Amino acid sequence: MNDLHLTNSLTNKKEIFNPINPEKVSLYACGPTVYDNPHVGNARALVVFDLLFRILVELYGKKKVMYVRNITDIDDKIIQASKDKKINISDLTDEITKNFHKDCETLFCLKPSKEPKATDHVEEMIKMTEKLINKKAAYESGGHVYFSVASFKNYGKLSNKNPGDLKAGARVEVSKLKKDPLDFVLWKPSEKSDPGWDSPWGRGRPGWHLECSVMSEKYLGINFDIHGGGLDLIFPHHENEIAQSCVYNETDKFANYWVHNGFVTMNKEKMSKSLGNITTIEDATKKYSGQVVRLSLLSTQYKQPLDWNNELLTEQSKTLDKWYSMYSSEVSEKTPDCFRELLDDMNTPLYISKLHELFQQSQSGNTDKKKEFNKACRLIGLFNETAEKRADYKKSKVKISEAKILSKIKNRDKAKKIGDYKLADEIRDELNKEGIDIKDEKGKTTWNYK
RNA sequence: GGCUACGUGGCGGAAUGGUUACGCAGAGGAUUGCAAAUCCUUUUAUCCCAGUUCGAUUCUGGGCGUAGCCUCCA
Repeated sequence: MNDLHLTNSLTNKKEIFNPINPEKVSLYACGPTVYDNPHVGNARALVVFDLLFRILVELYGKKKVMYVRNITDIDDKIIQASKDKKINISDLTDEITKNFHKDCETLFCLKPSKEPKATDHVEEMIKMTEKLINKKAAYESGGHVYFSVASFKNYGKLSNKNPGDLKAGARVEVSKLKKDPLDFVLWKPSEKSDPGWDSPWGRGRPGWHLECSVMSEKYLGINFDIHGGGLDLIFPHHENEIAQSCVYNETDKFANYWVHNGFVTMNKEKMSKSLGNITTIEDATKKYSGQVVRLSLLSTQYKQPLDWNNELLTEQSKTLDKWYSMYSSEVSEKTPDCFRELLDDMNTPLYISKLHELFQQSQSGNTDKKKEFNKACRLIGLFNETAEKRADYKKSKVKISEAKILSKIKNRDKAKKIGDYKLADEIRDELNKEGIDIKDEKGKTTWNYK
């Protein structure tokens, strides 16, 4: 497979990826709404689209790929969270954005080409709303502006829903201000105490979907290559984005490929804030390194559900330990053969199986394969820290001092020499409990952090 | 109710119209004072029923089951 293939949610089929312009390949991924610290579910989307970015860079070159990931920093959930936590909005969004960036670094995600904020684009959002009203695709009602879903004939195409079914099954309390229950808000009025911007419809704030329409167009153009996000964004977020943008630009072409990642689950149940079954990225990386978390997130193909549990993490941690014995700063220049597995709709499990193979070959002394192995690991964002630095991470988890370890080993050596194996084994057990592994090789004792 | 995805060995997880996935765990061996690590060898699988086919885990239909979306969510 020499061409990139991606499953396109628009057609539900695996398709060959053909960029509109190979000189400027465009990827837009929905970033976080900064009201609470990111969890492992958010991390999956982050890592999946980071991987896609890396693949595109490998194929087209770093300068020719434009990766935009937004930050939504105005939203009702943010307002609510600031009230609950009794801190002001910008302090909250700054703090969460900072934490988000820290998590991105921990997970070794590359920086996107652009990371626009919703609040920097309110003016454009107002303009888009005005134009939609002029086109009779939106209407004002009681200080709100609604998008009229009936104005877009393809509504429901992405999410495989037809408007008739949606109406029949509507479970939400429908605002009386709406002409049609499916209409969604473009602009809403703000209370005095809430953040707001002056607009033709009074002081207010934008609705949820508008920022992505505005920012994707501003940085990538009306028609761009790939739009990504979690599976749960298909409806209504992405559906509404398409409707707004297409009607606004009088086109039926918005993103050509829609890529959606599956959920992270806990006990087979979706990890989500409303269920409360979340693990934050920060918590996950307290126990396991960012690389282990990253490898775990890639251990399943991106569309499948991924159950988050200790067994998964310990297994991946073990794998990475093993692999690090073949860590090298010598990295081959050329793209490894197994890259083709990534081209097939990002088949990371198959790619990882090839890493095991390369590891095996490296270990048996094949230096070319070792260079290839190191290249292949880096390609998916592993081996970003040296073996020494990884050891430092493990060291930070251990309380016992190096001097104490060495003195214990000395005592053990003495015990071994006089044949007191009982004492020697006791000392080994003690060190084990402290998180130190002992190896007796060729008459010499070496130790390592677990 | 509508729509979508999924159901592979003890566990995780690929692939495939007929031939070894891979990893973890388990078993045996080498090694070791005993271990650990490593290496070698190795057991175990395609939800059920029908159809298409020389042949189906793979394709089609039906059933059962699980998860998700239809409301904020990555």
